[in-house]
Amino acid sequence: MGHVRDLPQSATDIPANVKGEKWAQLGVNVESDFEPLYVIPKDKKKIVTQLKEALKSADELVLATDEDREGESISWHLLQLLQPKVPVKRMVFHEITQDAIRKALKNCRTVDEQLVRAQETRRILDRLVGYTLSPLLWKKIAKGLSAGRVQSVAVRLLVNRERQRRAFRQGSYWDLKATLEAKGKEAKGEFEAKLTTLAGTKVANGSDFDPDTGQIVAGRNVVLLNETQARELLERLTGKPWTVTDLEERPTTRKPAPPFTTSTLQQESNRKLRLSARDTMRVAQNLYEQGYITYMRTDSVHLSEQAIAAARSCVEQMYGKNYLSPQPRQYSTKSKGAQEAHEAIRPAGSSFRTPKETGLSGREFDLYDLIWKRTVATQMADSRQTQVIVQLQVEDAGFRSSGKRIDFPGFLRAYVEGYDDPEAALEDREVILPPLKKGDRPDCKNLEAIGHETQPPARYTEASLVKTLESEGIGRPSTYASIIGTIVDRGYAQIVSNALVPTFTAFAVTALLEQHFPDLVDPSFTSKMEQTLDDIATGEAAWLPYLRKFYSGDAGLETLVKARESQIEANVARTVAFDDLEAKVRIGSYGPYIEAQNGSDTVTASIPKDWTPADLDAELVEKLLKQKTEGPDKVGIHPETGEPIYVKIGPHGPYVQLGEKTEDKPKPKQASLPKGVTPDNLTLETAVGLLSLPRLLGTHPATGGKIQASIGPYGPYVVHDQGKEGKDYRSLKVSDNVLTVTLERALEILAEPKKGRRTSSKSKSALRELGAHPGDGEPVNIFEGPYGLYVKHGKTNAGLPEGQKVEDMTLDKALELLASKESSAKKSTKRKSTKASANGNGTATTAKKKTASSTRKTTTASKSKTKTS
DNA sequence: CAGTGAGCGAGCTTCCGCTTGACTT
Repeated sequence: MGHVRDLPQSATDIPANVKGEKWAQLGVNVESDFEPLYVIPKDKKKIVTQLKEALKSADELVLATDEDREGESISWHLLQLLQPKVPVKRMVFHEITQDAIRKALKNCRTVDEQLVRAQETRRILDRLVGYTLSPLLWKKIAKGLSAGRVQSVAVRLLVNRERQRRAFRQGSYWDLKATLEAKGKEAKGEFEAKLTTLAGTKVANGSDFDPDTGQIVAGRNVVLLNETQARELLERLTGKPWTVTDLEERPTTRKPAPPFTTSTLQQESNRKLRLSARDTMRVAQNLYEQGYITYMRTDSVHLSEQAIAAARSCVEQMYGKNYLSPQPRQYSTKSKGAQEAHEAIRPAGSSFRTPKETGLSGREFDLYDLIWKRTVATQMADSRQTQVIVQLQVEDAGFRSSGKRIDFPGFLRAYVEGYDDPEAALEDREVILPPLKKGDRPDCKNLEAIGHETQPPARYTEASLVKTLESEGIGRPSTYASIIGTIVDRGYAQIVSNALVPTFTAFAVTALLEQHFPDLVDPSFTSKMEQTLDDIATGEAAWLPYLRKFYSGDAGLETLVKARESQIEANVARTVAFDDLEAKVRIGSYGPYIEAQNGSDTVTASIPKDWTPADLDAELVEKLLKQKTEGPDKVGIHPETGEPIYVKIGPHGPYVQLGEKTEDKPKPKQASLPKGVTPDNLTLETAVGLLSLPRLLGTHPATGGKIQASIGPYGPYVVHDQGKEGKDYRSLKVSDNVLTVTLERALEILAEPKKGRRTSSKSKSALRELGAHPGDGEPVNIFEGPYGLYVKHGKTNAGLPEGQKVEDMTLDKALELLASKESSAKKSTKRKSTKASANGNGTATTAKKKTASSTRKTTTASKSKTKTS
């Protein structure tokens, strides 16, 4: 059940008797030795009552929470709440096996008060940081924003990377690629080689460029080839003899990666299964609850003896003795601040079920498969490979060819770790070179000049952010997924095709924090704090002086925030300047907007809702401002109505408008530009076409219903009007053009099954078909959804009761479930509609239920949803 | 959907880290 007491989360949790106090909002009495105000959160009241009740008939209390700082604290809070009159023991165990628990019961101790103080200090410090900085942001930048020890560093990482990308200047270079053929008796076969040196000097490649200038790093002795030079060289080398000048074989071994922790599981799952950190945890939780895997929130790579034995037996059975590592492999945890309350994440039990044996499907199968493979691989032999490097010479040009031979795959048979960089994945591929030797004269079959451009540093993905945070010791296994949720929720980042893109707000907030609270947003802040907490836990440091110095001292946070509050000008804090833009971006109450001087006038223009700094360049700024000062661009005159057509950029991106807005015509016809059409490449024909949407394509041959094509909030679509049955919508594919799509093609698209928004492609088909519903003959099927198994009939879904197996379901049972659901359908529809209107736009992934239902609309929070869906 | 960027004021927002269950699809 986790923590059963905590500082009050919001104003409603603050007890009446302290509500008037200055420190009430903090929940920490900073005037009286930082005494924390603890309350039992609403959702924990029940468990506390139950525990109190249970204690009445008990003759002993055994506290068996996790053996880490937070776990120790939970035990202490329980003692405070329960006030037991019976003997109390504190027991700890890391494995749920009979042996381990027996042993733990025999070796109980008392609650470690110092460790508890360390946790309390951590808790109070986080509160002080978050609840003093956030209000400053509300006053200076925008309401509803937040800052914290963890999230602000995460946001700053994203912002810094985006700054690097903006500062990045592309460089280009050329080199040559040769396809050679060995012609020796034994050494037959083709291979490739790349130009590396010219007259003994290294030929420049990407790593020789300075990302900030796009030029070769000063002082580097390299030859930079442009296209002409590369082609000239190619001409000169063509037909000349090639010689192998050197050959090197380097044997290497690789060890399997350690078993999964929460962080590495999230990384791999994001890279290989494209699951978000949150989805990964949701699926892992399901696997854990069904007994397939061990606990999924852990920072330890430790495997129990039971696990090692099980993995080794798997290896032996499936791959044979050869593939077993000579000694059992035990990994030691190296990550900063690890507390190792649990084992690594692995298949549960003393013998591992193979993925196939589990009968799992969909994401659950995929994730279990990943965990199973990674665990089994840890007990497999090293992989042995030979790196082959061949140097070749033709005239004054040096070429290199590198190959790789896998002599023994070892653990690679079971598991290859994923990469953030897709090019790096190629490193694991075997590249076989013919058995060349020094002095060989291979034939050149083909010589090619190839142009390259340097790439800006990649944006963070969920995976790489979690990796960085973990390596800095920032955040805990239970929080990695929600950190991402928080920064997306607060409008600090958007997820665009797996990348985390910081928003204008993120830039403004980061700039403020960097300028005025540099220590707090430094990644090392957490590791320094952890050091002190460790000292508090061992008794080498005292908690009160630490908090006093941090908060109340001359250079303390309280003083600092107060001073800054009068110094910081909101207007400045709300402004984001970019080196390459003359105009400034300001964070307004309705979202970011551009502000520029036009003579003595100030011009402002909204930035479309889902745009980030990444989308904004000087040209676009110009366009947005011009629209304001000179009115929108005219595309042309509508051939039928004779009205002008304008192209404008509004809060939802570029669109066309027929005629002007006048008193008589307050709502002129408007239409969004679809993807791929920009104000620049827009033709009058396209504009007229867009304004004529929806377009009637014809009637459905089977039903006679109208079929239309148009563009909606989710892009271009076709719709089949089935009369009473409602309307059947399908999105058009990227290759389809909404203006030219034919009836025939529309019918084709409509014939495809509807893509479930939430179901993955693997689980969209029914797990089992139960037969036709006696009422209307429509099928009743079992599906697997994000909340478990359910039966579906038409639009009605009913969850299967817990423990109900798919194979034991009957049509009758399903009808019963559906009937009870249908009878309550009215009520739930009503509830749904009120909820939808309260929530406005159905905000994206939420970190907390509280924020999910709030009416706050951050300016940019809804984009990720739109883009990903 | 295709705007806005002023000002007032009551009441509120906000942190990190531990966790399951109530809800719906």
